[in-house]
Amino acid sequence: MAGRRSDTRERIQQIALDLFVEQGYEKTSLREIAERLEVTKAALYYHFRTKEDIVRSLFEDIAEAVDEVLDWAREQGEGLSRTELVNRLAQLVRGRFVPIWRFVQENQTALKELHVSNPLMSRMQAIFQLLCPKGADPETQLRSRLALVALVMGNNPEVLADTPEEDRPEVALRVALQLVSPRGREVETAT
Amino acid sequence: MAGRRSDTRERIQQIALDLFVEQGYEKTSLREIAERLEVTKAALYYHFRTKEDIVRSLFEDIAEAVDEVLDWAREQGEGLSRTELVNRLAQLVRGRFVPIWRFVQENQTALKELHVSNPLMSRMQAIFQLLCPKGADPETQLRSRLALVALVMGNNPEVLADTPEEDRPEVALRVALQLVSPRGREVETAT
DNA sequence: GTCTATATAATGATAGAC
DNA sequence: GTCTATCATTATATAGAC
Repeated sequence: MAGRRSDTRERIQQIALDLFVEQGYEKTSLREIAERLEVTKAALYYHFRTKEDIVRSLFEDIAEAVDEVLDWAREQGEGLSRTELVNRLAQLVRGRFVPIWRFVQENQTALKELHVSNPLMSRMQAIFQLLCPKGADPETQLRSRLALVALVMGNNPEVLADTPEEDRPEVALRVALQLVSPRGREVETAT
Repeated sequence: MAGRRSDTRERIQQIALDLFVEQGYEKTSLREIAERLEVTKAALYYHFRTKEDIVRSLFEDIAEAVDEVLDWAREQGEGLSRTELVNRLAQLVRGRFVPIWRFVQENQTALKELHVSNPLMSRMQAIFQLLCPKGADPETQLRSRLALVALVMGNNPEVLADTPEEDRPEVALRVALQLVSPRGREVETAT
């Protein structure tokens, strides 16, 4: 550990998230997390005050990344390109954040009961506001929500089973772009 | 209550489902269900051997309805109209089955851990097979999944907040039909 | 069909030693 | 920063009376 600070905290986050995605938030006990980490429960409590706190820390991490997109989008003002916004969201959904989004999408009821005033969800609300033209018709509203779902679902191996993993993000992106674009108009995928 | 035969079993199903949707499957205890029913836990165990059994019974109920659609679709053979299939699915998603679909969609990880060899999910797999032309490209596959999501999400009051409840199903149906139809072609909504 | 009472196990969380 | 030991609470589930 020369110069290296303890990385236990990050390891807890990572393993907890893995288990949450695998078997759900409620079903995953601190004992399980501790076992897989090969420490005791008490050690967890040194790093996180409660189980909810682990989730909160996970959200803070990603909320920061969402903020960057939000800041960019607000700078654009009225000239905001929704296509470009979706492109940026697609990048947000890829990479190291993949499991968090699956966690959110597949544990909705469990999460809604967390006492946390969820810092991620309020930001996603803001994203939807930007994605939907003001006073958009309900169809457009629904399509915007689905665009986000498409991005996340595209990373789920069970959904695009016979598509090589490296191709999935682009498939998801194309479908998402179709959903936010007026029908009939073609869209371009920027990479 | 006068002259009424015991409908306790159905009341358990209904209340359990309400709670599952409200706060998630794992978080909902038999004690809570019993309390809201104003009976004791032991009474529940007379009707259902385990907590999982309640879920199983919920699924059997709806699986029957899915089977009717599957039977119809298979009768159509190669001439199956995917538009009409979506129309029938839309009706399946409406009415008394609304909460079950929300339950499934918002408790995915919790459900996947149930020891039940889920009779609903295998049927939904079959639906997807019918919805997707054989060997469909991944985009089409994803869009088919999203069509189902659209139907369910349309019933979620939080998604289409400012749309009157009676209009939501039709909005969802239109979006779902767009998703299964080749781009650019207009679709008709049969009611 | 519903009750009281209880068995048994697991959970989130804490105290305090090292 | 991690440990042992323990607490209070809750959970699913059962036995047996009425």
